[in-house]
Amino acid sequence: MPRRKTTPAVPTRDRILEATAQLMRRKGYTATGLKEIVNVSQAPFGSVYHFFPEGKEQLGAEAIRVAGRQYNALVAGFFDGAPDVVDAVRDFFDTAAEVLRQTDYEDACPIATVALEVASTSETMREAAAEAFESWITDATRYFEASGVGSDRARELAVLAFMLLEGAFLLCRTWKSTEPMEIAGRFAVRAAHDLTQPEASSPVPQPPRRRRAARAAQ
Amino acid sequence: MPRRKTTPAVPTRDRILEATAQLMRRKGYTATGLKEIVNVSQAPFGSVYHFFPEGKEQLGAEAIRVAGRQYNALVAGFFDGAPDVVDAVRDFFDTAAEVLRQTDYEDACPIATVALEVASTSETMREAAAEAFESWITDATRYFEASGVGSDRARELAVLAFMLLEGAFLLCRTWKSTEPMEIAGRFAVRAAHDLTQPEASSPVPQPPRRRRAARAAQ
DNA sequence: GTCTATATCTCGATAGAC
DNA sequence: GTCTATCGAGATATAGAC
Repeated sequence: MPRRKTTPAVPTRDRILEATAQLMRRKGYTATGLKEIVNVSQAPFGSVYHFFPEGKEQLGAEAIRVAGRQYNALVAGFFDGAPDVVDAVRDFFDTAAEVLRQTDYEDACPIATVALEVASTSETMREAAAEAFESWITDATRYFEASGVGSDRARELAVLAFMLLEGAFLLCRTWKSTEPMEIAGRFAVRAAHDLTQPEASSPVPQPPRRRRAARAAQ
Repeated sequence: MPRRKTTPAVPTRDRILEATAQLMRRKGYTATGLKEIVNVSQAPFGSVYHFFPEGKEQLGAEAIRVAGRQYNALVAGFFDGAPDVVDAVRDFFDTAAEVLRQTDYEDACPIATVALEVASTSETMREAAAEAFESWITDATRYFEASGVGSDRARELAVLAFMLLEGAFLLCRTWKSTEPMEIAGRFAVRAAHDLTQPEASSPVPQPPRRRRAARAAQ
């Protein structure tokens, strides 16, 4: 029985953005070609310039914003409803390590590679990355504040966790090892612990906790 | 008076490598063209393939090794002869922030951008980056060990400092602000202090120390 | 809005005179 | 070893039928 070509569930524009974000995550901005993007997204070439008339740079900036929002949602998934923020932090780093292993060290930060590439060459894209990072850190700051950490220290802790995560992503991908992520996670957990439970007299090492139910991959 | 064309002080091969390393540091691997490299290095185009017969990938890998060795020397400059390692760590992060400001956030890690770009696309270059990072961390580990920190903890501290530095580089370049580097430096100093002077009863915050004489830019 | 064909440019790489 | 000319492939971008 002949089947009519159906309307795709995901609109063309969204498929293009999704493919762009995925490819930029793995290879960066410059190495990601428009031809490859239309191949992966199963979109007609002309649609790229229909939806993004300013070309590759506009598409790249939009893809950064999309990836940024997705990561906001991911972060929220770890913190919302977690027993406490320290558990959420531990869980987040553990899962990041697991995703690295499962994807052969391809899926790390969706923005970092591009951010470094364009920091000195495209103000448009640099600003998109800057806003995405700011949004992640602002969200994390609120979660720490909600646990009773003062505003200034909460933001410092969020920035610290971000830097540890990104530094670990770089070293894990380069070494093809998750050991750096484990070290980063331990320090992030310790810092979060020290700020959220300053009264604890004896910092007894916590046994590893069982993780919550599976969630969307990072 | 007619002047004879003089032999350049720096050999062609070295000029090519230097230009490649500099351009890759600012824009990454893919965005750095061979034409641009020969322009900057004032070298004939054919010399690139004379000295690097396997082409751009070989040149990129060599440039990573060169940049890696330069950074080894830079690290040594901070630790050798420093009053103690905690001062060296503080000094290093302070100087990194200063270099970022002075170069309008162009000169950060000479390898990180390329490492992320090629982690999933060029095993040759990934390995070069992995060895460079390993060398930096091995050196730092030795400095911490020399201050009495046990081997395992010394290496953990070196990895931690590396990740903080790299995470800060990313955020500083993207935000065009050195605030993240200052936060990273404070945590790195605290971690180094806690491990090298565990007996200190009251961790009184140290006043900022005067920096040692100027040294080569990072 | 969708899609194909193609224009134009720049890339990495090569050949060969000197 | 130096340098120029040029190749073929790939890139981004555009034109225009449907």
